[in-house]
Amino acid sequence: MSNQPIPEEISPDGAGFLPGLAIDFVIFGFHQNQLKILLLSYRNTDLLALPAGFIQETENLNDAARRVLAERTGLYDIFLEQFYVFGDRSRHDPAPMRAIMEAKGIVPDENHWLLRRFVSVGYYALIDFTKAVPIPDPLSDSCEWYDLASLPALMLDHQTIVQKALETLRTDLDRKLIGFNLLSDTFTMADLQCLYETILDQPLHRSGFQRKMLSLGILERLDKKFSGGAHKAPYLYRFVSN
Amino acid sequence: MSNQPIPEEISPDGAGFLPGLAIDFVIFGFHQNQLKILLLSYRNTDLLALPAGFIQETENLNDAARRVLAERTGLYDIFLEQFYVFGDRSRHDPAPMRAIMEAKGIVPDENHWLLRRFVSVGYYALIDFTKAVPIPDPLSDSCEWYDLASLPALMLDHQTIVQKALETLRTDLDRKLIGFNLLSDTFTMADLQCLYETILDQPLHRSGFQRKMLSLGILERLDKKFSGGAHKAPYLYRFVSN
DNA sequence: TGATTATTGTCACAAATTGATACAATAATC
DNA sequence: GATTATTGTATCAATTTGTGACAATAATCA
Repeated sequence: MSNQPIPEEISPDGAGFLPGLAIDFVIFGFHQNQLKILLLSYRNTDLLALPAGFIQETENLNDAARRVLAERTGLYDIFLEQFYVFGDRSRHDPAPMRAIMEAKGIVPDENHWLLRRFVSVGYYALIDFTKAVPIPDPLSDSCEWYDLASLPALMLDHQTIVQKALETLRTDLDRKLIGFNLLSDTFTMADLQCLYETILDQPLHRSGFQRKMLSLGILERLDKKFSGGAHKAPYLYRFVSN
Repeated sequence: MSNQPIPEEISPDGAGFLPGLAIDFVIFGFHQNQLKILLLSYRNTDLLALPAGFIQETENLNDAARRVLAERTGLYDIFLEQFYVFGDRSRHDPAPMRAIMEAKGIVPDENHWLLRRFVSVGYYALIDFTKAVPIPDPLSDSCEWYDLASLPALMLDHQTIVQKALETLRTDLDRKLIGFNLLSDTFTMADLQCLYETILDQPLHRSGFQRKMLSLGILERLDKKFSGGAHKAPYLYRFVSN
C-alpha cells in the first residue's frame, strides 16, 4: 500500500525501518480458470488494500520483499520481481491509514510516521494458489484471494498498481516463461493454455499453443491424467528448467 | 549514484528532500558509431560516477527525475524511464562521498545525511548527443561523455547499474521503438542500422533490417543525402509516431 | 459389451515472416 | 565517361505461424 503498509511489529515511531519507503505487493494466484490477487481488509472499515511492508535498516530491499511475502503467504522461494516505483505526491493521503488505526483503537498523532508520504516499490509475485496460507498483517483482519476480473474498490492508488503489475505480467509472460509459477507442480496442456488465455485475455489456438510450448523444451511429460471425463486422457507435464 | 547524489543546492542537513532515497541516471547518447553515457568526475579524486539527484518533498518522483536530467543535460521532453531499484545494503559505503566532500573543503560529520544509506531508483534516458549540454553538479568538476565500450572504473555499484540499464535498453529496443531517441532529427537507414547493431552488439542483415524498419510505418522518407561518397545517395528519414 | 461422446495429440497444408543473395541504380571520384 | 562503393529493392529459400483435420482414446451409457 506504500502510504500505509504495516510492519509485522507495529513500531511506535518507525525506528529500525527505512523512512518514507515501502513495498507494495501484487500477489497473483490462479484457481478455477481465474486470476486472483491477495488483498487485506481492515476491521470496522470498508477498505481493501494490497499487502505491503517496510524495509529494515539492516536489510537488503529484495530480502525485505521476500520476508514480507513469506509473512503474508507462508511461502519461500517464490517468483518475485520489481515492476515499478510509485512516487507521485498525489498518492499521499493520511485519511485511510488514520481510519484503520482508529478502528484498531490507536489514535495516532498528526505526525505519526505511518501517516507521512511514502514512495512505494511495486513487486509482483506468482504463487501456487494451493500452497499459499494467507495471513493478515497486524493491522488487518483478513488476507484473502479476490478475483482479478471483479476487483472491489481498493485503497489509494492500489488499483493503478494492480493494473501496472498486470501489464508487466503480460509482457513478461513469454519473455521470461514465468506462467508455470502460477500452476501446481503438474498440469495438463489445457491447464497451461487456459492460464495463458486468462492472463493475456485472448483466445489462443490449441494446436499452435501445444506446438510452441513443447518446442520450448522446458516441459517434462509425465503419466496421463485419467478420470477427466468421457474422452482421451491428457498427459500431465512438469516444468523443468534446462 | 544513490549513495551520494548531489542536490543542486547543497543542503546542510538534507531538509526538503525525501530521506534515504536517490535517483541514479544512465544517460545514453550515440556518436560516431559508439554508445556513450554521461559521467561526473570529482576534483582531487579519481572517482567517476553516474549523475544522480534527490526528490524534493513537494515533488513527484518522475518529475524529480525530469528536473535532475534537465539540470545535467539542459534537455526537456526526453525519453526517460525507470528500470530498477537498487537497495542492497552492500551499496552503502560512505568513504567515496566523504572523499568528494573533503576534496571540496567540506568536512562532514559522521552522521552527515549524504553519508547515510540510500536506496536508489535507476532511470535511463536516451538523448540526442548533439543537443545535450552536459553541466556538472555542485560537487563535481566535470560532466562528460564516455564510451560505453571502454568505461573507466566507476564509484560504488555504478558499473552494475549501467549493466542493468543496458540490458533494459536492449529488451526495450524493439518493443518500444525507442532507438530513434538516440539519433538526430534526420538519419539514414545505415545510421539506424548501426545504432541497432551497436546496442544489440550483433550484426544485422542490411536487407532484412531495412524491410523491417520500413514495414513499421513509423519512418517518413525525406530527400536524399548527397555527398556521402562515390556511390548512390541514401534517403534521409524522420521518425514519425502514428 | 459395444456404441457414443468429448477431448487429446499430432499431422498436414497454407499463409506469413525471416534469412540470404543478387542486381540494377546512382553519386562521387578519377 | 569509366570506375567504385553503397543503396533500394526484388527474389527465392528457409523457417515460423495460422488453421483445420483426423485418428486415438477414456469415460459414459445403452
